[in-house]
Amino acid sequence: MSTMSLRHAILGFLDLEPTTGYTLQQRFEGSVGSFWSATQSQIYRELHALEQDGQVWVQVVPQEGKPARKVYALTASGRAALGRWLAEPIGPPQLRDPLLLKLVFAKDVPPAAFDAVLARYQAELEAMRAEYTARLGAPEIFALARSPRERTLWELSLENGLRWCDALIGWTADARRRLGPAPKPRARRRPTRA
Amino acid sequence: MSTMSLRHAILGFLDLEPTTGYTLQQRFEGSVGSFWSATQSQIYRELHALEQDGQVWVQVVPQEGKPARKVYALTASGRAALGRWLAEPIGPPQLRDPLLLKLVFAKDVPPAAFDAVLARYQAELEAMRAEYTARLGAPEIFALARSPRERTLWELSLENGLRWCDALIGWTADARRRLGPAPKPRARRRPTRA
DNA sequence: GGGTTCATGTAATCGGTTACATGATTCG
DNA sequence: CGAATCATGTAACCGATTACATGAACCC
Repeated sequence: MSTMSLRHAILGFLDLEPTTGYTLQQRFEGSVGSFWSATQSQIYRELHALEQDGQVWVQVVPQEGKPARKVYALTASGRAALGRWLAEPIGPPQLRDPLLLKLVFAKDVPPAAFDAVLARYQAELEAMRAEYTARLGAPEIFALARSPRERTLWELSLENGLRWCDALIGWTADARRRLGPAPKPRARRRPTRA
Repeated sequence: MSTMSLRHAILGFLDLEPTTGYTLQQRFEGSVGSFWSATQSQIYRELHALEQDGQVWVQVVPQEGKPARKVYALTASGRAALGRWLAEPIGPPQLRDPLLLKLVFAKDVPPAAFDAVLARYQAELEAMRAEYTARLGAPEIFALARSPRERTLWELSLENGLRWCDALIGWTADARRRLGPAPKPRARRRPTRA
């Protein structure tokens, strides 16, 4: 009962503005995509289910050439369900990182090989981090906020990602240090920035 | 191809010591459970699949009263697969926290109600954190390590959880501060520790 | 007598991913 | 001419969760 996140995310988007499945997908990619992805199939399936449960209703707008736009909007029951979900308590997410699994069983992997795994992991985390900072620095995203509170909420969601990246990057650096070998002593390019 | 984590975790455990599905489940709960859980059904299913793929083999030990113990051990091919997986590069896990979803849509939730959600979230994170520190402080867990390197690996896996908790706790505290209200101004008990 | 441990499994369901299928329009 | 955009969907599969089923032995 406390799960069904996708379903409620859809309700959340439709509460802001009624739209089609197609545009819902764009919304996911563009706004919450970094921490909650959803595929086409998932969205259409869920919309059908929501309709059958009476939480959304559809207005079909025929078009020439293209398939008809099916514009979904919340019903009273849907809006109520959203409100309930939002105020419901929730536990922390469970950490589920395959890297940790490797780590635990890595005792016989040659240190250099495992350091390579960690190095790549770290690099990708840094790329993610850069994306979060870029987003936080882009004022056009927040311009759409309809209240200071909403703006704060959006900022916080990105800062969550940032902190998470920072924590993992710090951990990885520590892990590499403690598991050595000193990574490629013939460092030519630039000294790794802390 | 780079996924199949459960499968490889099982190979990892069987590499340490051949054993039954039942005890595998205990191992999961007792050691990697905090970042990778697995259910009975999953384990038995995967063992059957692994057997059919020739990565493990079974020695059936009949018992009186109880169902026969089926002791699984790695084959050469299984050991090779484990080795390959361990050295394979891996990307960062994706952050997927339902709380962030709520956050993004929470603009109309009464601040006090939403603060309650965050407060509870924070409390559970702190409980998790306490568990990690407890484990790190328990020397008996690490006594089983067969080399200093293995010990370091195990420590690191727990420290990962710790850092993760710290990051999220810090974020939550910040979020509550910025979303107000000043939580229950009639603070009777103790001043909230920073 | 009732709960826990040991030990095996099956079935149903759910949430998510990948791939397939169609078809007009618009832009480079 | 080909790719991207708009717009709908289906089917197959995978990994994980929950519930169901059996049954002896041991401990309180």
